[in-house]
Amino acid sequence: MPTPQRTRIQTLLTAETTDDAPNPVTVSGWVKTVRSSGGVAFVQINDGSSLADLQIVVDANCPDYPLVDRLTTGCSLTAIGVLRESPGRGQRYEVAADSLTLLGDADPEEYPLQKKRHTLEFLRELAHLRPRTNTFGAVARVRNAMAFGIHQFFQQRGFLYVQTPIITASDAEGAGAMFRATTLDLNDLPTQGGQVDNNADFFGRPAFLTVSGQLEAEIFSQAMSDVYTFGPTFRAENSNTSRHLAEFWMVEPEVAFCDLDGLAQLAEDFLRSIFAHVLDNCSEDMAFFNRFYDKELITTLEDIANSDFERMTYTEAVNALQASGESFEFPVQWGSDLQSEHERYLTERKVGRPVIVTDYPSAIKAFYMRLNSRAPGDQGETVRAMDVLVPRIGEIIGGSQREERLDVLQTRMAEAGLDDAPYWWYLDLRRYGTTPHAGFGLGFERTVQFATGMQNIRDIIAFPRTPRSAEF
RNA sequence: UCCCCUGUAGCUCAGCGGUAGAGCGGGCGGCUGUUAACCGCUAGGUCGUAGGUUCGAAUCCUACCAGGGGAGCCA
Repeated sequence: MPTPQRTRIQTLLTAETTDDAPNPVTVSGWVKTVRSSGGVAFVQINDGSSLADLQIVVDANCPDYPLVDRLTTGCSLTAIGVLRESPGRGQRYEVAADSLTLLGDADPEEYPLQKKRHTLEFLRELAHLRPRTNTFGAVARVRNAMAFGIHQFFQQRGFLYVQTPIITASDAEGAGAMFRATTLDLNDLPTQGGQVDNNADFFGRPAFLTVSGQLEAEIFSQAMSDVYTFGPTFRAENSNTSRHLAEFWMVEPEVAFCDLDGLAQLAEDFLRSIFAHVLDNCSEDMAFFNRFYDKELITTLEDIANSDFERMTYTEAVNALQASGESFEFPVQWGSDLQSEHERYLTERKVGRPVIVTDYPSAIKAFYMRLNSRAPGDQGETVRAMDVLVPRIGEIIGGSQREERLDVLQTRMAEAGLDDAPYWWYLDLRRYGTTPHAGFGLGFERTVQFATGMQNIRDIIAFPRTPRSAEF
């Protein structure tokens, strides 16, 4: 006789009536906690399908009742029984067990997860077990929903999902230090004239892990019009903060026939859409985060989903900061980049919701950003760049309208000290049928971090990679 | 990479120059419906590592390692 198919706990807990469940019903999961009181035991199990556990009631009439003594936090089991209204408080339904099968035990003297709160720092050392906790289960479900919501947003707007390469030979994309990808024996490097012979490496040249799919996404935008990427990105920066990872996921739309205003509107629609999506689809998990991590979380996200973002130019931002009367650690002056404290003042104190800052000085931005025509009275050259700033996290999106004019782009590259030869294909896009186009990069983990109220980005990705840390 | 804080029982922490503690978790026992269950008993620690100061160091000093917060870099 085949094993009866199990019913997911989430399905049972959201059933209209007990009649909607199979009778008998089979449930499986991992034990969260066991309580026993004389002749009856209560076993709470979770299978990851919902935040809430299912209570299995095992009384002395059940032939497997003696098994209860061996049930401890962490062990896995299957129960077959009847779904019924629970007379106890704390849950609507429970399953009265007719049979119980212990699938795998978990020695309580060794199993590190206890039926009590653990610190996030401790759980970070147990990345293989932490998905079994309420918090990390909720993060996993919200992260999943947001990834789906992102695809849904772009697909509904006709964007093409493109997969850009992880390995790249461009070593100067301008977005930070890169990891080297090589098959050379580092203990015995082939040399040529006293230098490492890169010709002997796998690709016959130095290769790296990508820091952005932007340049390749631009190629497809110049054929398919509206495209986006969603994939892993690698930065070898020695960043030790609650907002940085060496390996993270980035969403990068690239839109042809679009200027910065269109891009800013896209970014705003996009963020509002995915926050609305997570509120609509993860209400149980979001209530959990709201209760235990950030009491204002749901209100904040609802506000964002329902109100326009503030827009200001860099010059306006500088003026506002200088007029704020705040004493900043770093002085605010036109031409220097906005510091974290400045960004946080703008989004948290001055505006109180997301802010899109545009038109930064060209000197502090990348070569590929479109140069503005300089008007009389301007304090310097600016480019059509934008950053979307949100409370608590700071920069969540960075983007720009791209420089589509070949001569201007070449001048900018020369000014940046870049050899344009390796970029021949990028320049070809400006030679043949160039278009005004724009794109941005969204840090996926930062977005999930913001949506959940979690303080540390290392708790947003399942297996965080940070300096000196790559366990699991 | 820089600045600050913290490493004591499985976990969370107290102790801050004079024989190492609590709560939770674990073990054993009790309790016929529990909800971080409850009640009783009990085991459990080279006080991050290595030096130094001292009659004596978990406690003071130095270095290193690890974790956290902030900054820079950015998403």
